[in-house]
Order: sequence, then C-alpha cells, then structure tokens
Amino acid sequence: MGVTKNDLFTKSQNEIALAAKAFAHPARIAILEFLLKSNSCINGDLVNELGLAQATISQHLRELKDIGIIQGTIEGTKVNYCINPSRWAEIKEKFNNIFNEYNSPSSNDCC
Amino acid sequence: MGVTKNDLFTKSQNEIALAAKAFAHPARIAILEFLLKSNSCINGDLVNELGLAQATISQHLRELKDIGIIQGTIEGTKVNYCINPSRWAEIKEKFNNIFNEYNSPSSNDCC
DNA sequence: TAAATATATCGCAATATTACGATATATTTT
DNA sequence: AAAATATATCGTAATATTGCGATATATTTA
Repeated sequence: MGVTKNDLFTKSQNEIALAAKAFAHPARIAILEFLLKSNSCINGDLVNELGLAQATISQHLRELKDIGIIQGTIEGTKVNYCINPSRWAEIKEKFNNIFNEYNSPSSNDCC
Repeated sequence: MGVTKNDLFTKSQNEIALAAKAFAHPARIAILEFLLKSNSCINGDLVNELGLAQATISQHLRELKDIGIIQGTIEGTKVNYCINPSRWAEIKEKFNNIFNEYNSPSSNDCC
C-alpha cells in the first residue's frame, strides 16, 4: 500500500499527473515565476529570493529538471537554469486539451 | 521538517499549487476525464472504471471536492458528482495565465 | 422493519515528499 | 596550491499521500 498504481492508468494520464507535479508545490511555482520574469537564473538567486535552504532549492530544481520543464547549463562554477521551450509547450498543450474539453453549462447546477 | 513552508510564498502561489494537486495523481486525472465525457457520475461508476477500491475512490473524490473542482449532490443513496463550472474556469485561467506568460525563444538554447 | 444499496470515514501500513545540515565536487580566483 | 564560490548529493527527520479493509451512516426496497 501507499504506492500509486500507475499500471491502472493510461500513459497519457500518468504523463499529465507527472507534469502537474511541477506546479503542485508553491516553491516550484515561485521558481517558475521567477524564471518567467528573469528568463534565466542560478540556484543562488533563488536561495535569496525564496528563503529556503540551498539544498532544498537544489532539490526542487532537480525535480523540475526531471520533469523536463526546465533545463540547466553549466557556466563555470554556476548552473544557469531556464525554461525548456519545447517541453513547456508540450505541457501547456496537455493542460489546454483537458481544460478545453469541458463545455460549461449555462447553469451552475450541473448535478 | 517535512512540512511545506506556505508562509514563504504568496497567496497566489499557494493557490496555484493547491489547484495543481487536483491533476497531480493519475487516478484524479482519470476521474476528471471520466466526468468530462459522461458529464456526471457516481462513486460506483468510478470503482468499476478505474479498478481501485471504493474507499480509495471516495478519498480522491473528497480531495477533488476540497479543491473545489468537482461538486456532489445527494440523490437517494447515491451521490452525483460533476465538474464545478465556475471553479473549473477559475483554475483554467490561473494555468493559462502562467502558460501564456512565457514567450518561447526562436532557439531551444535559452541558457 | 429487515435487507439491500451506496457512500463516507476510521485506522493502519507503506511509500512519497519536503526540508536542511553536512559534505562532496568542480571551477575560478588569489 | 590554497581559498573562495557555487551547486549537487547524502543522510536523516518530519509530514503528506496513497491504498484499502473494516465499519459507520443513510436511503431505498422488499
């Protein structure tokens, strides 16, 4: 028990759930929002900005990188992080597909 | 340790993270997708459809209801669940705002 | 009213996530 | 080469999530 039964669900369902995890923690939202306005940043920028420990920020960055929504390039002793354009577009489309599949009824009393 | 430091983040960041949790598990994606195509359903429908135990489905439904993305109305011994139109629109907009805030560069090498 | 039907909640076990200090690694500067 | 700088990883503790059997609750049917 306690382990998600991924085999019960479709590949698509598992993929969307994985992508959603990028947004499922406020620290990761903060990181993504920071990247949206600054285009790119390093771990240290985020430590100053968010007030979480360096190890914690590094861990969140790794999760975002594992999901693929950000990428990092080494520049000397620093690592420059930015959004991964193609993966961003892919995730955006997945969510749009779900959101647009719903046709809101005229009344709020749908059930 | 181990507890999310919500006080470090903005109300908006915490709200988006909360909404994202609706999508962060394949069973909840499956439930939402089932509701999108069938308009409304009861707990029992989902137990047959997904292959998870009744208690587990009930738990996921409660989470979705707590987030507000679905609503349930009692009908005899059954509870009819459906998507909450206004909340759906609200969450859709939150995500669209983030997704549209990003202007993809011409090249994939942004950093 | 007893049985059937449907859902919610409780309690527990297992796994996952969050957070961070300590430490390892790797590059640049002095 | 030593010191400084920046990040990643390890190990650990605490909390959260997932899943389900058992049970409670509530309505409908026989």
